[in-house]
Amino acid sequence: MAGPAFSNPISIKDIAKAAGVSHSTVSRALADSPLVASETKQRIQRIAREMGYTPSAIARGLVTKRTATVGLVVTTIADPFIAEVAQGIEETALDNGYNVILCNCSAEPEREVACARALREKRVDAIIVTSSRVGSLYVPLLEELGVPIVLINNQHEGDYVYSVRTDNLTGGRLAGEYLLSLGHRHVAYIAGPPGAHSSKERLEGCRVALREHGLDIPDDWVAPGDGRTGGGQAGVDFLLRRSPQPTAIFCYNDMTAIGALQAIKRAGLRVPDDFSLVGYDDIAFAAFVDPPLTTIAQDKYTLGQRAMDLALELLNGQEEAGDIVLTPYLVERASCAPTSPGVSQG
Amino acid sequence: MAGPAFSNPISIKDIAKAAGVSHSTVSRALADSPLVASETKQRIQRIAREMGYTPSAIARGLVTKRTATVGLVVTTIADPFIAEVAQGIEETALDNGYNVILCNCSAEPEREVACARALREKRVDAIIVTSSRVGSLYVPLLEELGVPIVLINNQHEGDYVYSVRTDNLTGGRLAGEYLLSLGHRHVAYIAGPPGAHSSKERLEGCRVALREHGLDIPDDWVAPGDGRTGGGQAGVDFLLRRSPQPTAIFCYNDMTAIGALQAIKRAGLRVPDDFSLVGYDDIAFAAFVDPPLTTIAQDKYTLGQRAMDLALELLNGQEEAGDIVLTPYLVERASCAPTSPGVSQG
DNA sequence: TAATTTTCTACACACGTGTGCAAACACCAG
DNA sequence: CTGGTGTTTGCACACGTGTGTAGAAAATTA
Repeated sequence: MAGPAFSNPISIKDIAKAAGVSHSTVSRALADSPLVASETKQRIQRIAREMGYTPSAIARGLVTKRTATVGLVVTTIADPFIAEVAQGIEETALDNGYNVILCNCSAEPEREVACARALREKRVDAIIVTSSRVGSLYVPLLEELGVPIVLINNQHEGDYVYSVRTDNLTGGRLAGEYLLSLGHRHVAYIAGPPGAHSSKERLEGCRVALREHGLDIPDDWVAPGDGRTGGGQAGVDFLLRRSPQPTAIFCYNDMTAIGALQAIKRAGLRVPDDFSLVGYDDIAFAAFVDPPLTTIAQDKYTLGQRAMDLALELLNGQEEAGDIVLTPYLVERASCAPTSPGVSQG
Repeated sequence: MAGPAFSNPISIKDIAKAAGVSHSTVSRALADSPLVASETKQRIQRIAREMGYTPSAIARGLVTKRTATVGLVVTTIADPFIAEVAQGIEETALDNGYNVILCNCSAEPEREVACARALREKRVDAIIVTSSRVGSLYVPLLEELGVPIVLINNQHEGDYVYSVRTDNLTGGRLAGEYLLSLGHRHVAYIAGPPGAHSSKERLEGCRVALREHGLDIPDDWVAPGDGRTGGGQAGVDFLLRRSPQPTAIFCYNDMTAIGALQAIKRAGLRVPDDFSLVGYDDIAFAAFVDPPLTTIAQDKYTLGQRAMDLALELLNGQEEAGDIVLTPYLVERASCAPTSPGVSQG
């Protein structure tokens, strides 16, 4: 019937009345100010505890102009890569007394605008954007807010914009060198979402490694993709229609590789016997597909952690490091095999 | 060097000065109040737009006592099940002008307390808790806040507590009936985290189905687990030491099933030839393991959506539905097979 | 004891927004 | 021209917290 009686939370005025002092004395006592006699301080703190006082962050934020809140903009939290990054951000934030407002922008323009406006209204202290999409329109929108923005795995020129990323060129190179070491000379690539800079960089890194051995990835072995399993499946279909066919496929990310893996099996072929497969990201599930996926790992938790650290530094006025670059590394599992015994690499 | 000059956002007072009216008129004009002449209203709205005005949600929250923010408490956002639920919550929240503060409690008591305090201080309008753990201490803590609490997949008696869940008994029953229909008479169970009510219910549902056919799951075929892949692996090791051995294994969730699948393969056995495997949840990756996992699906996005809807209803004073129950359903893939041709089910 | 310093507390205002109430204004009928 | 009605606007206060400053009380010194 009638809802529960939601009583108003008690304020410092209530405490002041109970203690027989003014609210400003209570405010100072709770902030442990030296301007309050220590016995008065202790008495007030005791009363506050007894009354179950919880300070109002919104009232405090109104005067301090700090909300101890950061906004996290993602395309979707259901992406396991992003989720791990988000965890790094959230835990680091909490350790430093900050909270995270999650904004799922779904890469839809209207929703991006709604997110941007919400974060502006909430007066977040900083914004962290994790997005596979590039050129989204919310970055300029958010820059108007005049608040530091940290981008993860994305490069964008702008005044308030800082970034944390892993070196895609090195990542692609690692994949290429590994496949070369197994004797592969025919390497294909399944790309990420169209326009994604990271996808181009990973491809380029791989090509650099191949070129050092006089090889390359021809353009018709670069399959379009979308960074998801569907893209991997379509990518394999694309590559199976090519002739000659590659012996190894480097995928934009693990989701793509998992889709590719499935498509290869459906075609009656096997990994790593018919195709060697290299993923990217090292999401948790990469170890649980069959065969377990060899992949270029990004330190996802650290990515989030460093982004939050950078945001905190910016908030404290220190702005030494503007562009943090982490190094990816190879995680060898079972989705790659040597081409055939005795093949030279030279 | 010197950081960018972060200018203060403009307020209605600034607009008032520019328009030559009082700030209260501006406030009313922007709220489209009938108390303001329409031409004045339009002029003020135009000036506000030109000056790039963004209202301060914290100042508004101070007076309205509404923050348009809900707290989401999870054990970890890196769990794909929880991530999908979170997406349902977040998108529904945004559609209704609400934002979500994410709290990763990691099931650690200190962090739970930190989360609870942060949400209280931030004066969230409601709290949604998604937690596989039961009996966590933050629920009573948060109830002190005097704010509606919605629990997902968890039952808890309390004044302000409402819940949205899927019917675990039916889910377990579906798994049992399906395995029976394939001729299985020897069914084992790998449990979730110790103490998880949902795990007991799923087991009980399965047992109910079996008992209708004069069968049961003996206690020594109930392997302890943890709701993660490690638990599934340990569960299989546990079951392989039993004699006689089951022909089918029902798992607390998909993560457990995926771990179980891996352990079965490592033992040189095959799914579904040697063991039929049924998971629970239908996370996205269930379709991508080999063989694709037959599982009892929960509508994760809907779970989050309904939880947010319920929270909104409670905030609007309507509190009709207190306990929303969704019905799970079977998703048949390839991890189950008939025991042997001609085996009767009776 | 009086003057001076030190210690402590209360008053007042600020932050940005919302709102009850009164005042000012315009309009119309008597 | 006056009184009444309706429309529009401004004043003042509120929300909960933080802080500069003045002033009272206590402690110290002359």
